[in-house]
Amino acid sequence: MSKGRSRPSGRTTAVGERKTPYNPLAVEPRRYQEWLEGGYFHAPVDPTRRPFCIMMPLPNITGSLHMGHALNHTIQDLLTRWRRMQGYNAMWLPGTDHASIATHVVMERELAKEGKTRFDLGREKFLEFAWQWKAKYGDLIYSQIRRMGNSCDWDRVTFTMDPAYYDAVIECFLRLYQKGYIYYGKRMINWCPKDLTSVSDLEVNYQTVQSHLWYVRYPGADGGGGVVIATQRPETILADVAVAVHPDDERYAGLVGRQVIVPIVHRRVPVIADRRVDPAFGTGALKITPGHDPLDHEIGAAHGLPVLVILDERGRMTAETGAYAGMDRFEAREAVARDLEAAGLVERKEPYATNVGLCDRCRTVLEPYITDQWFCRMEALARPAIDVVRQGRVRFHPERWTKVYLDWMEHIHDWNISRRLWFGHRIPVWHCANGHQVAGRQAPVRCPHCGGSDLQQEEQILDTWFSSAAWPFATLGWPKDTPDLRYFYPTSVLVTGRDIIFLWVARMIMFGLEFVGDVPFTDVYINPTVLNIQGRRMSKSLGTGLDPLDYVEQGYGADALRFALTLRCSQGQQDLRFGEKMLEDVRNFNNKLWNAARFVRMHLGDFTPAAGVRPAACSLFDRWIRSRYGRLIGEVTASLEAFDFDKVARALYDFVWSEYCDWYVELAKVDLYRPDLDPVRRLAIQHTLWQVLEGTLRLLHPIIPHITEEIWQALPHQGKSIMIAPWPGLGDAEVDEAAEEGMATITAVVRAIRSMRADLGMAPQTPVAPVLRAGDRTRELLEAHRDYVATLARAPGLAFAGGGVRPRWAVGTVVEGVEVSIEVAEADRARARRRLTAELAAAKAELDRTIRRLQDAAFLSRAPAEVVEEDRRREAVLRDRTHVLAGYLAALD
RNA sequence: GGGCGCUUAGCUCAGAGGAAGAGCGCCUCUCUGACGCAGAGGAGGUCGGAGGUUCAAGUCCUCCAGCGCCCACCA
Repeated sequence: MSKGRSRPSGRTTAVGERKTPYNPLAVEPRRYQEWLEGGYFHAPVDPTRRPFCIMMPLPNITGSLHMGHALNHTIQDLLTRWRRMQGYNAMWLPGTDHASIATHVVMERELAKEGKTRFDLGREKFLEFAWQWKAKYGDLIYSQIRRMGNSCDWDRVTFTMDPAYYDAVIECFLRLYQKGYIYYGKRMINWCPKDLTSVSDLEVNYQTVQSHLWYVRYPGADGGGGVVIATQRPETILADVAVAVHPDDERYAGLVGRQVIVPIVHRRVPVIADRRVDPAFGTGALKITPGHDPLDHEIGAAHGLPVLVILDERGRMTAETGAYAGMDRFEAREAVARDLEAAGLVERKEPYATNVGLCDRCRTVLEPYITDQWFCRMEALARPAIDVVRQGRVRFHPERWTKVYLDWMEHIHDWNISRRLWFGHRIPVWHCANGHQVAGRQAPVRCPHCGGSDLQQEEQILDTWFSSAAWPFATLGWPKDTPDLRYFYPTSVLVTGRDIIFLWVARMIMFGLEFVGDVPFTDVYINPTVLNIQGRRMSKSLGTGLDPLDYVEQGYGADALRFALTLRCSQGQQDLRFGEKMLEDVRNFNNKLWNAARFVRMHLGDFTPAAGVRPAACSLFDRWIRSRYGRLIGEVTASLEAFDFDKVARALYDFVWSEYCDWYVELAKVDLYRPDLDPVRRLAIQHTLWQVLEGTLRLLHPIIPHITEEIWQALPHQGKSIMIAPWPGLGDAEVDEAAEEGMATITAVVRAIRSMRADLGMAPQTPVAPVLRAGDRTRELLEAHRDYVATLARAPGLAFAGGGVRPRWAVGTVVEGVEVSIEVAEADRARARRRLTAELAAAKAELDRTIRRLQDAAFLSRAPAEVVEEDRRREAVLRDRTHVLAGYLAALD
């Protein structure tokens, strides 16, 4: 709560309403329920209308949603609601992801509390548990999405393990299998010894850790000194099959082709030459362990070396490692190092910073490990997916992500798609006893290759990203040729985070092109990452995670959270720092809007828009605010089209607060509180107040849907809900340059009077008697609007100077060609002098700068004529101002 | 080792070649009949540093520094 002084309680307004701030909690759930009941979220196929479609990036069912989801969903809802109002048949499809490994990790954490693992339950029981989990967290997620006001099509909600979706995923696999893109075999992959599965290269998190480099001597088999190698992983020495050096390394030229002895196991292994060895690293000699290192694996294969394995799937030393059998890999590392030292084979040990790969999900150090794996060839899939982005058929926003995408796609590796997990889409392949594989929807009776009838389905499931790659079309009924698919595909925009451009965006583009023959979406908007106010990543485990719903229920409401996030969602920054202060700002805005609307309603009486408005009855101010509103429509619409969401929010914020409320409403009061107000004038004011507010609500609605609906329903309006009201168009209000110019003069004069009065130490309500002097046309304008200027400036004695009559002492200034002055009492002469002196100094400095420029021949000859002209005008204005200020100052003495 | 982003008022951020902006915070005033979650008026930036291009540079170019992100098999 702010520390503002508390005001007397129980005050009521003229219409008897209690003066309490807008309370979103009383409005939002009720409005959402009405929208649901109105069926506005559902978008059935309708060939007479243009479709607009967004597929929600499916949240994992691992828990509740975080601030990143709140932002991501807000942007999608913003786009959906905007396009719906524009007349598109807008469909936003919600759903959730079974997220195999992520869900496994959280479920197993739960099981671990009872001292159990998934293996204690067994596949079947574990899957039951998974479905219960899904029911619980799926519902939680959907209720959070609803509470934020999101207008998703709930009739189409999809889960990646729904039967139809499951079948579509299997169909994708089978088609790729048919084309020969899928291959199977023993491969070295990233293995998580805790989760007991492979993970793809993209799911490895590299972290720098302090480690050691051991320099270990491998004695020559011939009794010679042999060679010294450097290693961080002494335990893998037991699986060494060679030592490699660079072929051009003269230090070892004599050794290549001879043998050295692997310490501890006393195995004789060859010294080989290979260009992949970096002679500058360590000693230039590399021990080769094909069973436990990717580079060694490659080198070993090239030289036909055997593969030895000394670690099991849990990262423990195997039974064949003698004294080390059963030790954990880290324990074994120390033990082996100790034994090497005892044997006098460690030449030295130095500290070394190295990158270790951690499991993205459980942070366990990953192990390069050889197991039976399924891979998907990517080259043929990637080629068209590169082309469509190059051709602009898929566009990234901000544009810089295009290069990130292309760089990765151009160097794409084959994709390890199998996971040794249970919750997911089981690979539809059967292995026969003779080692053949048969892919299909059902278990084959016998093996087509050998006729064998002993067939077992593959145990592994597909990578969760394999199933989500089909999201844009599997949700629409594919592989069937459905009306939904024909109508909504390709979808319009994908809104997502940069962390899954490779994992998900790239794969959707590849799958879409491969299976449907067209891009899955035409635009990709990469939203910023939400960080906390210190600029740190939000993370539950670090205790820095923020629950968006906490803030909502604390009283800020969903609209405030949506507006706060939108206001800071710019394309310039890749992160968005979120703090509670931002919610206060926007909550205050909502309250301002609410109260402005209350003012309008108070004065609308029995006004109906049908009465129309006569242009002749419109004041300068009516024309001005309509002109500003007209510009606003253009700006907001253009910014939405350009994905500049912060600009959308800011334009609306500034318009409502700084123009509509601060000026138009205040000016309208001058007339509305006039006892003898002409009914025709009243109608014009009512019409303007209503028209601009009603239209602005429509522009605001995509960002803050609940409050705009609440207000809109209380105003004269057409239609059942603001969410299906038309989007304001450029024809709704005309820009009026003359009105804007006139208004600029009036606001400048009002501000000048307020400023001078404040500088003279007069309270805002103290009446003053300013004297204005201006050229004929401006004077005419000001005289015509003197009541308004006088009221806003609290200057009942406003006068116009005819000749050179000036009070004895006065403070004055010139704004917009108008000389404004206020008489000064003797006691205030010092204050007046201070103000005039400061303003004069500033004006003089600026005048000098301008004169200097105008004396610069290069400037005069090279700058565009209008720039020079502008400077000449400025010079004249400044000369006038300094002259006037100096006059007032001199008179004070 | 490459690539990308950021560095503007105490804080969070707009601005992308022609006179430094917003919100919050701070200081003065104000119990005005929409709103104190408010109104009025202020103070406060040599726009990270150094060069350069230009008549003119937060704004374009080069280099440097700090912070952050991504990619890469260096034992």
